[in-house]
Amino acid sequence: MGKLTDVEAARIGKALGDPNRLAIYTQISQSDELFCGEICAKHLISGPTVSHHLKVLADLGLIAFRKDGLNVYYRAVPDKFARYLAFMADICRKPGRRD
Amino acid sequence: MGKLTDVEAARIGKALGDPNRLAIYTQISQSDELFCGEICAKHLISGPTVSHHLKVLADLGLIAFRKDGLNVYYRAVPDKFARYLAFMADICRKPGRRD
DNA sequence: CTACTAATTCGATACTCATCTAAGTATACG
DNA sequence: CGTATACTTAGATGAGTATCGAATTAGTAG
Repeated sequence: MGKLTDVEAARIGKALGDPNRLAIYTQISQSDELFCGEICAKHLISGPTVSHHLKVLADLGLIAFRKDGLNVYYRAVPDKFARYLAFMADICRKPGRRD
Repeated sequence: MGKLTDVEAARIGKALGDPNRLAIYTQISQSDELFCGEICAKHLISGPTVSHHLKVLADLGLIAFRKDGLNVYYRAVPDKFARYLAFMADICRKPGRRD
């Protein structure tokens, strides 16, 4: 569970840099588990577009999912997000520091 | 100096979601002041492209600049970045909390 | 004034990507 | 079986943007 690479941090930044995707991630993150329909209901974009955003977030490891019957339940993976925050908090430190 | 809006946070995320722009911001952030030539020298992209990225960062308020003779000196605006971090750190909290 | 240097702006290009509708897949149910 | 529901995938499109070389602006110095 080391530090993120620059490239991975940039990818996460870009993923959360889309307003709809940020809103979706926020919604998932603030709830234990949500199925796709609940997510779609909260946003103005179409179902397929929500699905696309969910795939982007899942591919980056920011969220995970589990299928149950017809529904697909999504939940946040807080560790991945925490590592993004840690990476970002670190970039303003002068190099060579060892704290 | 309130909290960032969702839209502004997304814009910052997107800006720092480009690998070159993230590298440029990191470089500036880890130094007191840098002029354009010093920034260009550290990256593989062309001068105009660096200039473009600097403009994006400056328009968002993530960096500021001062002109002196032929050179333009850039520096980070840590507060803006800190507010981005604070916003992001907050999105995983359940709503309604007042801590 | 002329020549030089630093940086930005302009114009073009190629590529990424958010979005949609339509079609496909999979599970449940009668 | 057939049909309905939940979600994903496919394909198309339009908007945005990272990139470059060329032209431009602005400051310096001979």
